[in-house]
Amino acid sequence: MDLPMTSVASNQNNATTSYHHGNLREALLSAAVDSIREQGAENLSLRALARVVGVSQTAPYRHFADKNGLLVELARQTFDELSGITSDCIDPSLSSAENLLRAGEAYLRYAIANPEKYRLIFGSSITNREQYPQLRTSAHSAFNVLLQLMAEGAQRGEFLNTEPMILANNCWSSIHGFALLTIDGVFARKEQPLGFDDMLRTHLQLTLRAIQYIPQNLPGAIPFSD
Amino acid sequence: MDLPMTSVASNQNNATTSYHHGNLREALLSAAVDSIREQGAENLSLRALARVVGVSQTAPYRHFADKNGLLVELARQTFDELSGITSDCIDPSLSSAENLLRAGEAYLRYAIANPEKYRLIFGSSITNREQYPQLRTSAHSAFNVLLQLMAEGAQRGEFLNTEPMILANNCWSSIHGFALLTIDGVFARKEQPLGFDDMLRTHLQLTLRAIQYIPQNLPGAIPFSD
DNA sequence: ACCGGCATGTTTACAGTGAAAACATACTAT
DNA sequence: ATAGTATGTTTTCACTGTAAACATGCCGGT
Repeated sequence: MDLPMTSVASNQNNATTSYHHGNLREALLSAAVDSIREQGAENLSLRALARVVGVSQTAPYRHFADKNGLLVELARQTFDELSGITSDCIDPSLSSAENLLRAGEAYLRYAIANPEKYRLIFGSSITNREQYPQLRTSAHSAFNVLLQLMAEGAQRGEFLNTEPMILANNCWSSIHGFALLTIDGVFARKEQPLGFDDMLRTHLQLTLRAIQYIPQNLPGAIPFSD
Repeated sequence: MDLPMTSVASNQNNATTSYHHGNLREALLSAAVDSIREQGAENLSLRALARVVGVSQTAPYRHFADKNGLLVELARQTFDELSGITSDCIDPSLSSAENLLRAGEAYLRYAIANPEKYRLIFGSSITNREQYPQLRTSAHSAFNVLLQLMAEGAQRGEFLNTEPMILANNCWSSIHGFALLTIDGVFARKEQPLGFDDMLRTHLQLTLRAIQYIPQNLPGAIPFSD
């Protein structure tokens, strides 16, 4: 689980130490994931990666234009993982509100379990994002899961009857902010009245509440109304 | 505006180039603000700062234990600026809801006008935060502005009758997330139905809506109800 | 079966960085 | 006046990203 064996044969399969690694690109990416998990993307060193993988210090440049290129590839993978995790939560037979809570929780748990990967996909460790259309595509399809959910909820009358983009921006801000404040340990530095799981679910409830359509004279639909 | 003259005499006052700079600490901080504004905190170089200020490359170490120490000082200043800006918005004669919208807008506008400073105070450019109690104090008092507002609003019956900390966590997440997504250019990369100012205010309205107590049978209190 | 080209690795080199250590200077308090 | 200390400088080390030139060996066409 911690050390995913690369599928293709590595250089240790044959007795003769082969000049060619055979799987360097994947090995570097895997080592990079470990490295940023432990020290963050800011401290990633291509030379250190090369050392770990057992290759000369400039070998990585045969597979990535530069350090930024490697980070972009990691970010792309991370966006795709987020897309998968959240869209797996969505069940059309459930209410949109329920789907939002489920997907939101999955998103937050992923972010918190992979703080450095989450930080990587936003923020400024990666530069010149506009030069990597694949990255934009992956990011876009992750956001689309949310956008679609908003459109559906608005159409069903569960959410406010507004542009789905507006609802999505709001939800995403709220969840993203919560993820980062958690990751950055800001909440942990204050005395919290709730345990973390309750805090997380309460936050999602409030996030939902911001965009939920409230039928008049139906107080039961309002959480926390007293 | 861009080049704040340091108040104490600089070395160019006397004809003789003085060995001692006289105001190096402040000059370094000022140069550092310019530097991170242009290139971000990740690319800050103490040596480059020293060059700009006209001093040897290790002179900064007489005033800051290391690069992290300088960043901590910048972060502390930034937290204090945020405290000032937001608490200036709060007028006890207004409703808590109104105060939240005002302070929230000021907070967001500051963050967006000073993206690199805002990024600095969160995130991982600064390491070993726990070793700097002053930083924690400044961060704490910035958060307290919000916390107090929540307590007041809850007491007045404007906000949900819950722990102020829970309300504050939610509001802060929402506003923080919006600030970062804006700064990181994520919103800008999508087609937005609203101009930025409207988008900002709409987001704050929804953020308020998440925690606002809604008196039953009073539909006018619900924004966006259709 | 050869062999030439190309993908993949290596060696070497350069310029930049944070930071420690030893040294120089000049302000300030006695 | 002078000693002590705060402030600056020089030198040095280990590290980084990455460019350039070179080596190796796999793979496909003859």
